[in-house]
Amino acid sequence: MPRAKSDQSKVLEDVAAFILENGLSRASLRPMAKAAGTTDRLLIYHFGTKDQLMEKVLTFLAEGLASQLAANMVPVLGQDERSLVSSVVKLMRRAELRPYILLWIEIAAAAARGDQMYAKIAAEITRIFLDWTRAQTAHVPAQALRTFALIEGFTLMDSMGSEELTDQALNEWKRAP
Amino acid sequence: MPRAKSDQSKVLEDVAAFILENGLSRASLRPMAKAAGTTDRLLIYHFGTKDQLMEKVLTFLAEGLASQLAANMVPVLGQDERSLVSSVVKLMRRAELRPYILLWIEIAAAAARGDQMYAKIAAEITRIFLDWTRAQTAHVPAQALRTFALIEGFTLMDSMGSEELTDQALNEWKRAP
DNA sequence: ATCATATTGAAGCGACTGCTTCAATATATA
DNA sequence: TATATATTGAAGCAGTCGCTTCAATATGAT
Repeated sequence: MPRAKSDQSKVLEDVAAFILENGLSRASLRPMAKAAGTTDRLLIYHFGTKDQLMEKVLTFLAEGLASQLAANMVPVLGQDERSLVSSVVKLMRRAELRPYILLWIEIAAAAARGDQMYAKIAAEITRIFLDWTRAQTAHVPAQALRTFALIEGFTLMDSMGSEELTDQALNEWKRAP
Repeated sequence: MPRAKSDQSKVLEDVAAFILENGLSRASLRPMAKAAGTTDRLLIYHFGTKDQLMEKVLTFLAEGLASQLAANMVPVLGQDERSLVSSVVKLMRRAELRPYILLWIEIAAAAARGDQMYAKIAAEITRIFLDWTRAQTAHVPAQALRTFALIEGFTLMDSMGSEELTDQALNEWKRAP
């Protein structure tokens, strides 16, 4: 019977935290609602449909990623591509960013399958990552896209448990540039 | 009442084709069974559990990918890294390979989340892709891993509907090596 | 105080999930 | 021909999915 004022943004934060921790495959209404201290009935009432909720949550998470990245400019400005890539890959291994990376891969998979909503979010996240990469490669802007692809490839490789492959690649690159 | 001899490998082929076309998220027993002209009951009877079926099917598909790649050595042996990457990215856009790429991203997402079975399959597919890349970069083996990461990054970018970004990256690279 | 509106709980809808039970067939061997 | 075994269909299990229905409560404006 308590009538707590519906703090929509608090609910959004809680749901976002839940998704960040559990991934898209576990993001069904009842578990998400439970994590936010409410019910599926309420989520639908407030957000309309699950898809609309997901769009809001994922947009919110994209902003979270953007600020995480902004707070983590890699201190190698002006150095060569290899140093930058190496630093970024190691940055992506950090606990604050790893959940975003895992979620990012799931979103990419859905987007690649043609899901419109995820494609939209994926485009936004791509832009965020790319802008950040461009800011870090301002001295050679023409190569930002290639550097971005390198980072994506290494990060994907790294996230699948092939960390030693990643390290080996970076070492080989150092020896034979 | 007809008693067709249970052609297990035919069932496996049909299920594999279904997964290749529809992705992991639609890979539930009843639709897979229907695609193979049988029933969920039969799949469980023959393969034990869904997970065991998936492991067999995905292993089968990994072999399919390997032969697709073997049949598609890019004709740029001996050229520079950029030409190779460009050719491979365009190769991955072809209708025979695209379904494998989409599936590959889904498997990578599951593996990155820590799912053991998918991690195992992902490691195998990584090896297949990497061996193929090494075969194509035999003249500079020390850079195969970086080239592999580049291909993965570009392919991921490309699969999400950012084809023009991919092309732009390759053009920039051509102008400013 | 009255009343329209906003919010909520409880229960349930039909569809789907992986998987099981039971009974009936068909086949291979004796 | 008899019998053990392999294979199959039909139905159903408990659980989850997104979402709805209905009734009750609480709030704000008048």
